[in-house]
Amino acid sequence: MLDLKLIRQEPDFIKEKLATRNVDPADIDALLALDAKRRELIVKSETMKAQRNTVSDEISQLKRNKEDADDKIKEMRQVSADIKALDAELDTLKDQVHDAAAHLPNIPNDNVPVGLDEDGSVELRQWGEKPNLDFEPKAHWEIGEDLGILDFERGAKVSGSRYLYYMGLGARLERAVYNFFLDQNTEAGFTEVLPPYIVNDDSMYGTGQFPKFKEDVYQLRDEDMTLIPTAEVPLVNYYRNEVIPEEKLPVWFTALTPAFRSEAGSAGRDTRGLIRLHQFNKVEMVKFCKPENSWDELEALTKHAEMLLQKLGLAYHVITLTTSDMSFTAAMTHDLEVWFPNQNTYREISSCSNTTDFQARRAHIQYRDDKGKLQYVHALNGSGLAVGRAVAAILENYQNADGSVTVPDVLVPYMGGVTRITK
RNA sequence: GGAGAGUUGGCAGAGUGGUAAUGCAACGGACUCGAAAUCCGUCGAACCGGCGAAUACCCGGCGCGCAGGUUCAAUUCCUGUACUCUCCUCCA
Repeated sequence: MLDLKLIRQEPDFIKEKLATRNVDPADIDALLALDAKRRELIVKSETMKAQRNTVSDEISQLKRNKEDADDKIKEMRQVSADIKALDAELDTLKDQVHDAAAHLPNIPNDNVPVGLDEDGSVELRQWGEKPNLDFEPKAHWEIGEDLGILDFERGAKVSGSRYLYYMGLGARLERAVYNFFLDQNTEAGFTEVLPPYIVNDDSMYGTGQFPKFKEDVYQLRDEDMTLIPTAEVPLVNYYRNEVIPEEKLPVWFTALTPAFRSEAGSAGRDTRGLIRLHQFNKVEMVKFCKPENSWDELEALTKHAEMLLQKLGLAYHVITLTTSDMSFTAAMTHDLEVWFPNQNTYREISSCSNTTDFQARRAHIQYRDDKGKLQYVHALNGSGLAVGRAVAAILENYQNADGSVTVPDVLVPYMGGVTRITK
């Protein structure tokens, strides 16, 4: 949520900034018109309420003195009716203003490359050697099926497309990867959290998934409950409607959870393999900090996610997403993309974002500064990392000519000493 | 799932159809070399609006879990609902 006062005071600045995110400037004008009308009605309504309060006091006095108050009561009967009518109108207007504001994305940071489509992202850095395979690399789903550790057919039978079973050492590898991530994260100072996987509408609104992106998630029938599309939702909402004691900042959380996504609109994309599933595991990182530190925290968050890939020995690069490619809530996003030999390309495995005060304002998460004033915290989130995609990357990058897969050194202890997955 | 009790400031805790007690904590001041104690004062707010450069004053609205209703007037009465606690039931 953007600051309505800022929109009111700097409409041209907001229009210019949000135009880079495909927001029509007319939307801002429409919002401001509604807001002006709303404030006009507020003044009217509150003037009448002040009058009612005054006269009510007088009535109270008269009654106490056993004097006649019928005239005043009759007069107030009308005023109250007027107030009621006006407030009904005002309620509608308030909802409209709120709804319009809630659909506006965050203001991009000045350093974010401007781009109105997916291209134009800027590569920040590269790391690692792409594996030099002297055979035709197989896709991870082929490797997994051949080894009998991934079963997409039965996933489809039991649930549908974009579901699978991990079997045997496949399930073990998934577990090894997320335990490795969680251990690394907690060692770096993140507090491990095991949150709810089903959340209410207020939470979905607080992190910005609602009201705009309802079609992307799974909701429980006839209930205001949603399967989390990312652990970011329960982690950020942990402090919803709270004031975080200043001495606790910065707060660093990490959690392993499944993530549930309907993938509406992505029909035909990544239909095979572990890249795009309706249910996948992800280790998420969330940070709350003071505004002045959030850009440093974003850099540290990104570097930490990179370190995980480095320890796994997977080649990757880091890109800064363009204004229109970033998620709704982000002011800046760095994506980590890991190398996939079979596809001969980089694929996203982590997305690290600074949402500045955007989520904090929606979710009312504040702290008291040294002057005792309440300020919105800045909230950041990043994958550390997507587990399924990490498993896919390992299968492709560590595959051998005979169809077996070497276990990365750091995972061997987590695999019970297994160094190679074979048939 | 059933029955009952509860939800009021940072915390504790009264209350009533007509200005939301009191205590603790906190903050400011007095006293003191300084502190403690004591005394005086401030203290609902993560909300909205007006005036403003202001997240400074001031004014108004709003405010006793949330949403409605009755009323000139609701923290109080009515309805619904969420959550917490206790007991029963059921379960892992």
